[in-house]
Amino acid sequence: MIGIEQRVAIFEGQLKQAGLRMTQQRRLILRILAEAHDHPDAKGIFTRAFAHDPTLSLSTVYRTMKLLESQGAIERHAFEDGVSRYEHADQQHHDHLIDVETGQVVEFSSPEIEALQAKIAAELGYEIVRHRLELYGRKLSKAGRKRVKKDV
Amino acid sequence: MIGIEQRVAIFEGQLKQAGLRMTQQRRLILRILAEAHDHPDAKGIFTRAFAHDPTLSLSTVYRTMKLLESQGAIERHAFEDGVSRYEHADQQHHDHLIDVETGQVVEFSSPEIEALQAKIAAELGYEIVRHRLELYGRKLSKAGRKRVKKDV
DNA sequence: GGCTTAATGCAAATCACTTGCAATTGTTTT
DNA sequence: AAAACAATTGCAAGTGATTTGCATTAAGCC
Ligand SMILES: [Mn+2]
Ligand SMILES: [Mn+2]
Ligand SMILES: [Zn+2]
Ligand SMILES: [Zn+2]
Repeated sequence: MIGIEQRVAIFEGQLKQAGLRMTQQRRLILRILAEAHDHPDAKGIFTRAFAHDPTLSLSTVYRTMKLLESQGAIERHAFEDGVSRYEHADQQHHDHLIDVETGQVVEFSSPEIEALQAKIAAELGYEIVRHRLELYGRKLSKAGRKRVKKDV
Repeated sequence: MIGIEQRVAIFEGQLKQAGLRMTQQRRLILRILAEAHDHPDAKGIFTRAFAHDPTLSLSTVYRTMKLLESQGAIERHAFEDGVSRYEHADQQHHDHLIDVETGQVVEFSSPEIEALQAKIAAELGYEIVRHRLELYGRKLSKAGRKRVKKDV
């Protein structure tokens, strides 16, 4: 988890190398994303950014997200509702559990599952390029929680 | 894997119970689906059905898919490209591996992964309602295959 | 064969996302 | 610092999948 100024600087370097430009809009969106600790969609990012720059347009957000993704600066996820949600890519790989009641997104990572996936793919004669794992769940009650612990 | 006439009969019963009707279109789409051994999208189903009944409309396909899904007769999947694909629900639960080169969909099921998912969810205080697991992979060459086996 | 109302076909509407284009702005060049 | 030049933006229009309003058709029931 590096600082936001550093992230902007790194990205500016990547841009320059590709003959692209660091614009006010890109800087702003990058900052919004660095400050976000959830998984906002384009409209959500637009709303937050618009508060700082009311001349910003939604298309620019979309174009910027595509650029950031192609540069590996962010990750895009499309959960059940199909809309793309984004998060910065400076964290270790993880998957998501979505609370079906509240929509809350919980992150988790499991080396066992990752290994198992690779093994399954290999048995089918494939190597994994990427994957998508989403759990949709409901919070356990205290009672339910206890029951689970006993079972384990 | 039951016969298609039986499936139609079962579905007709479910409909009647809900005050709904068994129409020619529904019968046809149900048959197409029973005969399909892939994961067609609405347009694909429409094309196949249209060959049997050129008065059928795409909206009816969409409406029927929604109905079939709500009755638990089919399952809907939205892989990376976002379009909904369907398959009949009379098979055991399984997940999918999509060949990134050809788009081919390979089915697999792993009790270990299912168990691991449940365990992870429980540790987070959740019970799984449903989940989505998709592996996107590339076919291993013979050499790659051998290497994998050596590693294991 | 009528009656009631669910279902259909068609066209128009949604919704997230993309794109063409003229105006703007970042970066380089004089 | 101003000109030059292409990348970027805002806006409006376009996409593509899916949904929906509505007049018309056709199941299920007498
Ligand atoms: Mn995340
Ligand atoms: Mn399948
Ligand atoms: Zn993972
Ligand atoms: Zn599964």
